[in-house]
Amino acid sequence: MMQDLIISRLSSFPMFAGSPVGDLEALAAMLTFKQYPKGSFIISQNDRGSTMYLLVSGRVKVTLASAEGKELALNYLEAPSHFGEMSLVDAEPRSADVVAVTDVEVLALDAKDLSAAIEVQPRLALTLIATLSLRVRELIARVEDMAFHDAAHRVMRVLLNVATASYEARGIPVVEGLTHYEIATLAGTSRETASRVVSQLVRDGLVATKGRRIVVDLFAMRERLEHDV
Amino acid sequence: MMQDLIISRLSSFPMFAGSPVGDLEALAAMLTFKQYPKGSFIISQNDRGSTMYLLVSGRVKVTLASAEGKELALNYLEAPSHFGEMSLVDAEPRSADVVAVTDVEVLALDAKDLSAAIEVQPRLALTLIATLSLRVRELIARVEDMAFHDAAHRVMRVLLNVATASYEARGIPVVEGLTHYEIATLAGTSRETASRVVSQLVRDGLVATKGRRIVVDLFAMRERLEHDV
DNA sequence: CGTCCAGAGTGAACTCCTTCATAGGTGCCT
DNA sequence: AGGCACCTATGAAGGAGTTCACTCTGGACG
Repeated sequence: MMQDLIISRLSSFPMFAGSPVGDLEALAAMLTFKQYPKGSFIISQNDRGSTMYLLVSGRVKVTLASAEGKELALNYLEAPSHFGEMSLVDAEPRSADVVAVTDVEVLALDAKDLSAAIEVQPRLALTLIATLSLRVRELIARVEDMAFHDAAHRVMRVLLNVATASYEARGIPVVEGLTHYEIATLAGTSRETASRVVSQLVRDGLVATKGRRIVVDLFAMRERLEHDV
Repeated sequence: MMQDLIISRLSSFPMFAGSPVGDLEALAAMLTFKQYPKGSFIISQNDRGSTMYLLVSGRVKVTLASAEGKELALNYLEAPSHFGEMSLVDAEPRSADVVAVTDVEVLALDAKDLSAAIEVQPRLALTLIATLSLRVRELIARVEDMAFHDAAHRVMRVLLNVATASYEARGIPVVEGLTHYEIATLAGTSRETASRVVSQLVRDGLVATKGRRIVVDLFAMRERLEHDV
């Protein structure tokens, strides 16, 4: 039955793990299970929705699109995480697109149920504050990079971040599943520049490419990012 | 007595206005009143403090400094507002400097008292979420500007934002008290470029300068920002 | 009311990055 | 396997912005 499905998915979120079954049931009643096929827009910039999404499975990207068709990626998210929480509290239009990169399953929570949800699970409020804080920190780091560092530096930082996450998850410091175009959108530069930077890094021995996989020397990369400022 | 002073300052914050006196007293007991002279650092990047500040009077700027001495301003804040709230929840180092632009008075709340404060005043949690959401939106707009728009566009946006705030507060769409250098740090460009843009805007009739004051034609400026993308 | 200095204006050189163009690679799909 | 769509590589030209160098100006303060 649907409620049971929702409850089982809920418990995979750290913030709900270990909650009494009664609480989960109360929460589940407020949530709607939804599926989105690869490539579809879950949220569009300037929408006026007030729904927050818990990402249950799959991968989404949070991106900005310019009037001339340029794209800037803010983030790639994987389950378990959540997005769209800003509209729970203020009534502003959505500030970015969220696109399903793979097929995606989500649980949707509407703003009108937020206070009730927080009463059931106060940790939710702190989780939201913590997530938003993290977003602010990441964005500040991003702005800092755009203002102070050149394109090569930003591309290196993207490679380092992705490879570090991969290393922590699977023990291999590799960048895969990202095209040069996607790396460029994450670094805020052009595809060609990203390509040139990767080529140069191979020549410098900081990364090695195996087909479309980029293996990163985490230590050397960190060293370089710290030193040449 | 100090507690009474704190309580009277507290009530100027919208989030506490109308709270029972008992609640304010409980909150006041957790807060410390502090003063900072013009020019002093209230928060420094990479600090490990876990204090949030309620800005009671004065003006602060939130800025980033690069290794080469370049500066990027994230925000100018005036009372009543607050800053440093991110460190209440995560244990990360401070991600920016906060500098007193005028003499400043603040009330400090330490992280260890946060849960208690939220129990006394649950609206505090929602206020924090709302503030952080606003910050995220502003930062996204910033990143978008840096990625998609040229320096002239960003300078115009700064002028428009400042003049609009001035118009709403005092009925005059004017930029004053900001040097070209400060405008440049807000726009993420060099002093020279900001200066050239202002000169050009005067020639184009979008702004008029009276000594060191810049009077902005809000309508024309908005028009221009929307159109030439 | 003159002096002095932070701030403002502007040309010129140079740098980095985008954009355009074109060739070569990779891997998936039937 | 073959083919096709997408991805990668790299040169060359051009533009936007920084940096440097210098001059001019507003207004604070003695």
